[in-house]
Amino acid sequence: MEHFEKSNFIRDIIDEHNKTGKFGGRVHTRFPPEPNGFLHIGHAKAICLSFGIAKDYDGLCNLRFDDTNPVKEDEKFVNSIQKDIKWLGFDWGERLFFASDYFGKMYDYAIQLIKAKKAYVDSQTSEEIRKNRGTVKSAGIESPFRNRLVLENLELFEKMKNGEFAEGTHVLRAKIDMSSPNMLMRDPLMYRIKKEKHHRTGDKWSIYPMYDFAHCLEDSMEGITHSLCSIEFENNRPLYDWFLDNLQIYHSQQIEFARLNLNYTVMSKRILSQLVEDGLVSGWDDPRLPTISGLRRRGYTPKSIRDFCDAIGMAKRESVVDISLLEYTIRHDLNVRAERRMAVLNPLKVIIDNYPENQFELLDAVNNPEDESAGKRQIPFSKVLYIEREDFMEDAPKKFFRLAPGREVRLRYAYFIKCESVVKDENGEIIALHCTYDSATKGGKSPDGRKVKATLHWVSAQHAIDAEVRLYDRLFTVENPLSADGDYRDYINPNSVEILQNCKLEPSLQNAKIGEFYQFERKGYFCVDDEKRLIFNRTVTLRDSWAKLQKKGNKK
RNA sequence: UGGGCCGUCGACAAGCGGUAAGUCACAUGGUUUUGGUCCAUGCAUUCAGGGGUUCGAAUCCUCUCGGCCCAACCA
Repeated sequence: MEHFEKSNFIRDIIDEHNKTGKFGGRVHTRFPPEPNGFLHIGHAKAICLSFGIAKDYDGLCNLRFDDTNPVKEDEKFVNSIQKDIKWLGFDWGERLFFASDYFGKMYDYAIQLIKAKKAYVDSQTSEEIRKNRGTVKSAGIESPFRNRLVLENLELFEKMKNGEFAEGTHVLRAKIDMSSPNMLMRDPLMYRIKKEKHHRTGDKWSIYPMYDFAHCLEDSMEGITHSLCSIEFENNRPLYDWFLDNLQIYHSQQIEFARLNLNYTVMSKRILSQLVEDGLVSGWDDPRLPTISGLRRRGYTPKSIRDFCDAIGMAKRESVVDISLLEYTIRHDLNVRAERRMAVLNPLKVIIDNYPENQFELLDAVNNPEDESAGKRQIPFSKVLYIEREDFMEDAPKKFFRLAPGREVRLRYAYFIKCESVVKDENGEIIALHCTYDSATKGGKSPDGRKVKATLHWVSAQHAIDAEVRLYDRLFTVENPLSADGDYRDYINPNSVEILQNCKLEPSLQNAKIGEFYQFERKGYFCVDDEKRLIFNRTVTLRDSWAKLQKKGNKK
């Protein structure tokens, strides 16, 4: 997957620039999150893009916090964001920046525009400003304050800075064109008064720059060549260019790409935080969420997410990526790296009638068939075992290959066993199976060459350890919960997490460490959750052609 | 007075005037002590639709249709 040719319109543009020498062959990108929430996999796309391009072109990528709105921002987010980017495998070196570090220079640039008669202090109310902006189909009306004298503007702006005015009484606006068909060009706001404590600058500022004014300056001051952002900023580009052109300073090029959408989940920060706040999920790192921290807890690896971002490509058209692609990349990564273990999630007792009481033996098991260097381990076998409940059927259909009365199967790395009888309780519930084993089939080989159709995982009852296993599934029952009828909450998958308390694991799992991942053979990939007790989170199931067959049968 | 962007297989996505890559999904075989992995094969005579230019069009022109974004003192 890592060998395919990356080709997309952004790389085309950069190649062209390198050819014409527009930026002197330099490539310098940036990732500019606002520290107001947790990163999600949509951000991972942007991170892989900007850091990836810098890497591939021998360039640099800055991490810059776009912290221009103290009301929404918080230091805890600047920490989690850095952690997540590092975890994803990217490095910004010494180039950690904050928009707030540029507030002084931005203020000077604003004064420069005022002096050039290209900015003015507007003293309309916010309602007036909104009303006079017009609509998408009709022109706006110029503010009565639009032609204030430079000196007056300078004086008012300074007073705004000094905190002499109440919030909402004045703003600084660029003087562009109130009748522009692009709403953003109708004298956009550059500064607003906010008497709010900033997480980095404290009480120093009473005014804060707006995104459009701030962002292009940040890029310019850092010498960014290609400023990559998502498509909804396309309308902002003329304004981005306007500020830089009118200030006559270094001009980065903004290029927009389509943001990531994934089916069966939501990417909106608003909805995500609603889910968290309403307690519909356990927190920002709930393993069902598409946040980086959620995916990490779920057991997704950085490589699988990077591979995913490579696989989805890069374009401008709006699209919805199938979650199965993400599942593919994590399986693909873990298949090679995860050691195999046997774990019985829903135990059913099996008694081997002809196996000696009080005896056990250790059997060799391969740790990873995809990686010989992972070596082998030994697993205890004894008279009483557990197998998976769903691996036995009393009335088995033809296509069911597993255990059934009178049928023989292989216990992985152990013996062939044959089901002799079924034990039920007073409710008719199956509580145990009596089987016999063939001692000649030790290790799972049959010297007489007879075949069995299934190999089951199992665990020795007296040696097994207990653990909780959490089975996660997609968070929503429909592809796009936000566009479905009614409230998106109605579509939360009631089975998005299933907690199993009574799982029986092979003893080697006793010392599994937080964050480790394993393949539970025939069940899926699991990782050790960050808890005091031993808890395994299911990252993803294995592909399951039997389940697929069953589903098909049910539909008919 | 509206403007900007975008329509290529079920889902992504290459393609840049020379005759539709690749990946996921799906299907069918093979290998297999995981119904896993892996391997093989199949899966767009056609690029939203019409018209035009051309020896030749997904690529150029034109019209039509459809989707998304913009009227926060958010980013």
